[in-house]
Amino acid sequence: MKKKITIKQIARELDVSISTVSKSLRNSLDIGEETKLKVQAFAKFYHYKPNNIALSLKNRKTKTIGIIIPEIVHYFFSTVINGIEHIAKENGYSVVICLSDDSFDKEVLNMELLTNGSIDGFIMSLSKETQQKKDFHHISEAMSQGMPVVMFDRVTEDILCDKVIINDELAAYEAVQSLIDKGRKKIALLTTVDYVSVGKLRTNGYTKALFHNNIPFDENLIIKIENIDNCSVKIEELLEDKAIDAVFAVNELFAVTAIKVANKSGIKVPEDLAVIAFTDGIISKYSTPTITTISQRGMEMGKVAAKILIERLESEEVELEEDEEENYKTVVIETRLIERESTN
Amino acid sequence: MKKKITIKQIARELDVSISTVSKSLRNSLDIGEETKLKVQAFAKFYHYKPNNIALSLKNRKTKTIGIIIPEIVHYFFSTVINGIEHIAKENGYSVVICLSDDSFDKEVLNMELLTNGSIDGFIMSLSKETQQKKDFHHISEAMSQGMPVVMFDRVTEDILCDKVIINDELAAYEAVQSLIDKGRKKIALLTTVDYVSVGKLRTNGYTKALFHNNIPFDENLIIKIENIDNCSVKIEELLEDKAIDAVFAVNELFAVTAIKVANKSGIKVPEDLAVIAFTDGIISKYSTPTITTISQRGMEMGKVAAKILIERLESEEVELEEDEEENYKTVVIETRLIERESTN
DNA sequence: CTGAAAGCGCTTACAG
DNA sequence: CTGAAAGCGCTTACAG
Repeated sequence: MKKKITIKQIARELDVSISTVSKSLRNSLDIGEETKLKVQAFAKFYHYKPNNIALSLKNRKTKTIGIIIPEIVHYFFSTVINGIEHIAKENGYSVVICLSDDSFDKEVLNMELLTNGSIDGFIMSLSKETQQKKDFHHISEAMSQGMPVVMFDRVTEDILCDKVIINDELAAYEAVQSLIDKGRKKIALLTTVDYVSVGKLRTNGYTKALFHNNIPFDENLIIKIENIDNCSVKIEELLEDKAIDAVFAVNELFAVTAIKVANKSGIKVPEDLAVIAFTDGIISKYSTPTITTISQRGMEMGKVAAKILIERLESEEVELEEDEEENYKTVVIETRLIERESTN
Repeated sequence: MKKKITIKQIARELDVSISTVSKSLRNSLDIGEETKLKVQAFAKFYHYKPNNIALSLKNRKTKTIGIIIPEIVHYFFSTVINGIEHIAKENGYSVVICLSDDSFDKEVLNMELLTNGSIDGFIMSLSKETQQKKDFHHISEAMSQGMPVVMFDRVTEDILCDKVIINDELAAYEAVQSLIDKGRKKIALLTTVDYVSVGKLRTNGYTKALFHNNIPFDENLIIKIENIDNCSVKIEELLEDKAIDAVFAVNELFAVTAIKVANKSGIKVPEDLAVIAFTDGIISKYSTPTITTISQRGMEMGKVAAKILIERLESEEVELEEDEEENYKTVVIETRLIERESTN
């Protein structure tokens, strides 16, 4: 187990100074050609690679992006990570990932952990608990220490920073409108509890679409699901109302559950019941029938978030102390309605 | 944007030496109680946190685990990451994730990138291309530089290191046996191309199960799928043979596709056709009918892999140069057959 | 009880 | 053209 070779060792072996080695390896102009070649050959032979940690210390930047998300076993989030990772790598950045498990405490812990110099900036999506508590001190604290933060999807207005989102309300509106356009009259809503920002927004979109189409709003058509496990009972009860001819679900899990419940109850999808869902995940593609979805374009969100963060990191070097108005931006990713079998 | 405070600054402010500050913060015994309290209070007030990069340099370890996997938008892999992340965090480690996109070159690049001192050890699953090329020099090179490597799932015998796997062959055998036990006679196999190690092993298990049950092996019942996109045609052709009464798929995507094709062709699952698949992913749970699967227990694999790596990292400090026999271990995770609707 | 010094692995002004 | 020195932020023997 030969440990990694260092500049120091090369210097000793070759009987030159450390500076000379360093400069030779960086191909500095002021080192003699001969020396340079000698050093480079030696370094190559011993597979010398500069120690990244030392470089980070020296440069005061790590070329690493910290990602904090609620969970990773989740199609949307892994899609976002995928996007981030690819843009990061393209620009010479690495990504370290921390999971909050939708817990406020873990989110705080993770942020504190990474704000110790390990990363140059954050890309994050808030945990449910954080959204519920509305406590964002950990984020403003990180930012006040000069850590840029880019939030995506589950964001908050209480923090001024770059954000990448979709227009949840509008997309929901359009989805519901598309159901109405297809002649559906009584549209149920399967949504999350209110404190989940995106759930709330999607609910708003639903409500507005009904309103603008003069469809009476009926609270009994709305189910707010706290956790997925015991939701089928509630959905079953809901679907006992046979006049319901469409369901709008804020995520595909709710949608596929609804379809399964419908199947069991002898309700045909899409004939008797149209189903449309948020999140273009893998389930929608393989469900029977396949599910019409609003694509959140996680990959794209990740890419944009990474680009914004990296741009900020690279430009920071220039502006330095010039902390005038910060001009944060919020990028809204266009969603797409992907028509499949569950609507017609 | 006040930058992070350092020990040096604290020392200057408090008019003590850097060493005194450092020791006070680490609560060293040989600092006077008064000084200690003063320093600690000051540090707390300014949210002092030691710079992790500096610590890494000093300690020559980063407390970071590098993960290299083929892709992240994949239920199994994200499950493994989940397991790794949780054990890592428990032990004070972070994880950085690199994606090989199933490309050999990217895998090599990523390994080289991380072997520059950024991490203490690897947990990885081989890319398809690497398995095809059988070129593992990047791995042995990393190891020769003292980087412990733990491989999981897609491993190779050509590298001696710790491994976490399931018994793919046995699990496949048992799955096929379970089909036979249920009276299925003509069992088709949907598998990957041979160079994917796990695909190969599962194919072996299938073959053996047939053999031990005196069922004639029929090459025409086997489809080797290179990529998922155009496989339904092939599956459709296969299922024209109505005598086929069961399908064993090496992953759930193949299985769900088979079910969809069967549906279209008027073949009933499970009545006419039983379907069983490897990988207990999310699709199997929500497919109609739900799919009987062999659970690969990714979370567990990740946890075990992380434990092995961390154990090795922490013990290395002790043994040091004592490079006798390395005693690597291969842990075999028990799989589970999860019976659902697609078999009966 | 406190501090100067060396060192982790590197870079880069500055002398010479 | 080459090298000594300072420094990134920290720790830790070693003096005193």
